[in-house]
Amino acid sequence: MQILLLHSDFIEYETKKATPVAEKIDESAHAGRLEEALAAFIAVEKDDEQNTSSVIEKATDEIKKTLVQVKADKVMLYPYAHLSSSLSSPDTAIKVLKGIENKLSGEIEVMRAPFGWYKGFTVKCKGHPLSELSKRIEPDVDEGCKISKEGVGEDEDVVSEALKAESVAKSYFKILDTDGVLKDIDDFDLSEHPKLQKFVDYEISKNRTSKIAPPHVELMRKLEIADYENGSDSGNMRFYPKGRLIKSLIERYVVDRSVSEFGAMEVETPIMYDMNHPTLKKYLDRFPARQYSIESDKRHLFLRFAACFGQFLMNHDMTISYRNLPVKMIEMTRYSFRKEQRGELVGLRRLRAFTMPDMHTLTTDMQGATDEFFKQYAFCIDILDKIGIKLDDFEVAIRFTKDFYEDNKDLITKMVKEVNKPVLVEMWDERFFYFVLKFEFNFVDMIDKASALSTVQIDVENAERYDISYTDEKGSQKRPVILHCSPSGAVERCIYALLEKAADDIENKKLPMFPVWLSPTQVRVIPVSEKHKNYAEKICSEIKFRVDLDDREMTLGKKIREAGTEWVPYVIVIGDNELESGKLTVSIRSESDMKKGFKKEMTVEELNELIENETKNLPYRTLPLPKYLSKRAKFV
RNA sequence: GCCGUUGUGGCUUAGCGGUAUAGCGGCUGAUUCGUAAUCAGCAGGCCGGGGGUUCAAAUCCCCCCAACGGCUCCA
Repeated sequence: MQILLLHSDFIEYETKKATPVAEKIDESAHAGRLEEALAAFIAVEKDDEQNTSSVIEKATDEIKKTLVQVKADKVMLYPYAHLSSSLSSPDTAIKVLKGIENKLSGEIEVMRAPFGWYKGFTVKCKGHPLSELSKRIEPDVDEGCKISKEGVGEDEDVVSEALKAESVAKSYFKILDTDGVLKDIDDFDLSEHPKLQKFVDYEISKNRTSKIAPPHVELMRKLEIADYENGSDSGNMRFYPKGRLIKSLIERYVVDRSVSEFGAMEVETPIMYDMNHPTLKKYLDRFPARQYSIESDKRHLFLRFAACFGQFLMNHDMTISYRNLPVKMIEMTRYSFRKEQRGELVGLRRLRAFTMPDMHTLTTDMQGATDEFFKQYAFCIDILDKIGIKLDDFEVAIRFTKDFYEDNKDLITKMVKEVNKPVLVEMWDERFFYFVLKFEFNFVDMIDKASALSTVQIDVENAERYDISYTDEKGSQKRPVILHCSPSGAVERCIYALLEKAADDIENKKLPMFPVWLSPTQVRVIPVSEKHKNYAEKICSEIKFRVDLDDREMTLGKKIREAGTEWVPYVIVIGDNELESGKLTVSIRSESDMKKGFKKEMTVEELNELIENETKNLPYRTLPLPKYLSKRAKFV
């Protein structure tokens, strides 16, 4: 119960109109007035229904107590719904109000304004310190009279058929050794492969206890890459300039290589779709993800969780000849949305809005699809390698249906040979999903959690569903077999992997760093004192990469230290020595250790050439921050 | 989503019923310096948000939000 007590010179009311819940009243109760009275505005609440006598008791006591304090002897009980957003039923409210009225009426003068009527009132509040009080009164609750909350209008989650299927899908886990032999996990010695062991544990044993938070969360903030955004939904991150740069380089890199090496065509498709579109509705049911949904005027829209819809709808309208195959399209989806469960979200590992390259390949038949599948498998390995995630850093999982395996043992064997290390295999008796074969590369992080990066799937359902066809050499319409490929996996997740790797380096007393092409600052120039600044400027202008100048008034030691904490790969100090020699003293991070920096003397040309070699054939963007450190605001 | 833990200036944190601690960062001044933290002063807080209990709440209670861990799941 909410109760507002006003000590008044007078209070008066007059009924205007009955509402449907109005109580029946005598003619005399349509208006009322009390002089020198306590006005008690009361809202009876849902919780009060659990024990009305207790609330009546407590409210009466509270009113009596206040009457004594303000030295008044009259009370106007006034039902006032606006004090609460969780009102009781009208019946309860009337019962409680009458109860209070009865209890008080023996001792003092009480008037009660009728319940359920529109009323006008006038009150003249006295305004002394005790004249305005508001209280919340809660009923005492016995266990016996608590209202059960179970079964009271709970919203049922809309769960896709795929999610349901997944919980019943029966599968077998095996290890495929480098000779292409399937072995039971218990029969395979995993001790030589600790990371695979961890991945297997993660997938099967479900033993996932961890005491610490993943280290990349602190790093992503400290390095001003990304951060949580409280103003949005969980799992929707903000990216600071350095983070945007890294993302943007990886995005460009993956798309450019897919286009130039694979002949993919870059496209752009909408991020939201009509939930009631007949084709999409069926597909939603086959994809194990939860969606964000938006009501917009008449339509019920959902946010895409990949680029499949857009590209398939495009494929549907295309005229495709067998001569065109394989046809490939790629989109860097910024964003793909998946409304993952709250407890599954962590840092950059798992998001609700993420950036993912999504490439689809239409192939003639299963033969064409398997040929292409292997090419994309090898492509994914190389893509991750350049980003800085090496073959040793991830574990391979291959999943297929039993039938597919029987028909394609050679392909599977070739895949293990390619990575030359044992892989985890999952085999289904029946096909539950839209694919017959998929692989993923799983990164195992510092706290032994695995998450998927690159993946390719062979889809045997969606050509039919979206009515995608091509004309074969005899002029008849055929269904292509479709491949889904994310060459790098989510870009945010690549950054997460790089940061977790860096955290691993720190633990092993190695200096952490990004690949040079992804380092926000590639070269930092530090003048020893004011008088070296002009020369430092000149050096800056001759360096062809992302270079900045630490022009702040700080000691040299501190500037060096800060360049280190920002993981700058090349640091140049400019002082009298350099002015005289015309050479540069360059600290090279990749060759330094925690104890001491590795310094090398070289010319500007030599430095340019060095970095040129390290970053050739990789995208380049200019420095995303002011060149002068004195001009830089702090984000974190 | 469910269960548990946590939430104090921009960051890291002390306090855990009675005047909000300190360090870093910021600003001002001094210092012009050779490879991982120069010195001094100043400013900065609705103690995650809302409600309640109390003479008094950062501190106790309830609700909400967020982060972390577990269940679950994936790019």
